[in-house]
Amino acid sequence: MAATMKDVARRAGVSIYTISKYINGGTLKEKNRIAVENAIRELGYRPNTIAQSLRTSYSRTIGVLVPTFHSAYNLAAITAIEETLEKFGYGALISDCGGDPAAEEGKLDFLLRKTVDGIILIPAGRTAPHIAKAVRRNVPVVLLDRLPEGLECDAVLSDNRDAVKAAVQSLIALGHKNIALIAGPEDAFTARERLYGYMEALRGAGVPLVKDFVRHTNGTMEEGFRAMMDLWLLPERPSAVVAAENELTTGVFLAVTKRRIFVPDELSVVGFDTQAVSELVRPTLHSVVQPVEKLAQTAAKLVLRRVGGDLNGYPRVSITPSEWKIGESVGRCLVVPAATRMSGTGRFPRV
Amino acid sequence: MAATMKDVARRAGVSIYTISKYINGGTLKEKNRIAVENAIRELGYRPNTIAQSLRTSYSRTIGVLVPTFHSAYNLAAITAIEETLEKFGYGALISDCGGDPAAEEGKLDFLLRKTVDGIILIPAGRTAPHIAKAVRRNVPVVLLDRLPEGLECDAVLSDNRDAVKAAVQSLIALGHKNIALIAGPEDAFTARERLYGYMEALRGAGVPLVKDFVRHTNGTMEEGFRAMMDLWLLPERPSAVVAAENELTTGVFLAVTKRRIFVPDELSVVGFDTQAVSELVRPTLHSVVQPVEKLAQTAAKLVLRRVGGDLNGYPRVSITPSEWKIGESVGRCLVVPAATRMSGTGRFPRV
DNA sequence: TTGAAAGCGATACCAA
DNA sequence: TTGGTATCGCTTTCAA
Repeated sequence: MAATMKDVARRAGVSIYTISKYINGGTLKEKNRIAVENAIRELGYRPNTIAQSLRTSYSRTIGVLVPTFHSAYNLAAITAIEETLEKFGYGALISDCGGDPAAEEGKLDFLLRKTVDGIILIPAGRTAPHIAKAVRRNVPVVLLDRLPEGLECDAVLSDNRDAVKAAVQSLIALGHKNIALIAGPEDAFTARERLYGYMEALRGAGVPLVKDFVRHTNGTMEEGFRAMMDLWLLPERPSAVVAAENELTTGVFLAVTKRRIFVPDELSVVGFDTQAVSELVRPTLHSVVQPVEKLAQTAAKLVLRRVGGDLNGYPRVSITPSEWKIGESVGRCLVVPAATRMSGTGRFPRV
Repeated sequence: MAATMKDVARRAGVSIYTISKYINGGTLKEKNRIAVENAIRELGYRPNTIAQSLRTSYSRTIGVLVPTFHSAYNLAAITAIEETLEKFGYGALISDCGGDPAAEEGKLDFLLRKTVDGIILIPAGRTAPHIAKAVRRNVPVVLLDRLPEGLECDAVLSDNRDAVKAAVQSLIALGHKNIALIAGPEDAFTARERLYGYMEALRGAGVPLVKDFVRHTNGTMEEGFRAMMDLWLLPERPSAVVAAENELTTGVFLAVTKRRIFVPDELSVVGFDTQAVSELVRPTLHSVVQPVEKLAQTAAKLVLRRVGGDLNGYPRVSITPSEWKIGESVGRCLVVPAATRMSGTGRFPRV
């Protein structure tokens, strides 16, 4: 078995208190320090974190729970969170729940029973009573990216609504009227926010909302592909499309390639969070880029503050503006909408 | 604070032994059982896993450590491992090390000190003394996908070498001679194995190895893209290419699209692990598919067996054959190699 | 500066 | 079937 403090103490000829003190950075008498260091080295001693945690009820570990690993956004968030935590001497326990709120509850429980000191969570569902329960248990919880309804909790969000609103407004300014939105799951906070941004922009410009132009998907590449393929089969095609999620954007790109759609002449494309791909494809992708790293760092620092007992400004909801990756996939509208054609003066026969 | 066993015992009017017994599935006298159940419910009692672990030195948790989350292969593995472990009442602590063996050592340590019962590990480096150390500490370690040099350890691998060998052989059978390989990092076990498979196939068919046709990359989409772009600039172009990793395949696809290369007429493409994309692109991708889920399950079950004390067949190295996703991206070689042209009979003037 | 000892929240043995 | 209690490995108070 592994050596314990007692073994080290015996070997060094001191009491276990002395070992503990050394481990925790206290100063010992020179002679004792040497003896302790030797004993530790010789026995290959390492403190047992479980015992430490039990004693201090403090694990220097933060639980990180995301709906799925199959998302570049979540992965970037995880990486940034880990990095930030590490800087402060904390570790991360990472978990996913397959997008299922029930599984999320189970995993949350698993993490809490591992006595993490706090939790950073990208919530899966529209509501989240189990998160409220955790909050009531006084475990510091910081939500990232999404805010379930009726939950009073620290949260770090980006301005989904405004980002999409701005994207659609700029398309309208370029003369587009037939603007499609390929949206994520209706249950997801971000997807709803983005949908609202889309609707607000249209309403603001007096452009009627065409039901067929809004596609709800589960956010995967496959469904993004399918949605774009379907949009192109509409009797009246969109002249612009906003793919409101990373994977959806890839799906749209694949569909555009397959259908040989000319971008941006036939179709303007605005993507989401397509850092890696956007410069490799031709034309380069115009897209909304959420500053995930920034958000993740904010969340990590906030949860550490809460763990440290600083409840300043609770519940703090921070909203970070999105950025833009300028690309060539967006252009002036060159397509005359069928509606215009049909409402012509009548001087020319309709084809 | 949260309720402890003692609280429950007091409330139920029994000893803590009785509570412990109940928690661990023992049978109590009807009357006591009711009392205990009530007390537990009323206090919202949940056993403290830390204390359990300290006492039993047993956490029902397996550490899972991968080089990076930014890989569909690793993610699929993680998901399958989690699922399998869950079936057996185990949880997973998941971690990545950014492909850095030094960081891997740190994370391994972190996991071990969280007293995981065992570890499933996709090793990052070419050698791994720190893993050997863990093995010597009698912590069950099962390697997945890769086997560092000189490490005696349970491992679950796929037949990288044979898979690529078969791929290249079939390309040769279709008349290809100029076959390029876009390989992963030279340090990676799988990348080396695949390179060997490529070389064996060429040697077996008497096809000379052209140095320019072998591209070493870091395995990212960007480098796959770059490598394919470069290959197409060679004075003598390949007529077929094997992209020996998932992300590399995506990169190749992007390059092929950008350069407007006709697949398979101008270039046959064999990909790797491209489950999701391969059917969406046109032409559909021909690719080697490693049965990740199967491998991951095998690894999970093996580590649980080891945790259970069953050392049967140690060290067990299992090798699972790859599968194929048949696609349209591979065809007969239609390109006459320059070498042949130049060694023509001389009856026609060379252009 | 250091030692002795209590206790964190569980498990499990020995008696009863 | 149940209670009392030693114990897991550590932190930390109280005395020395």
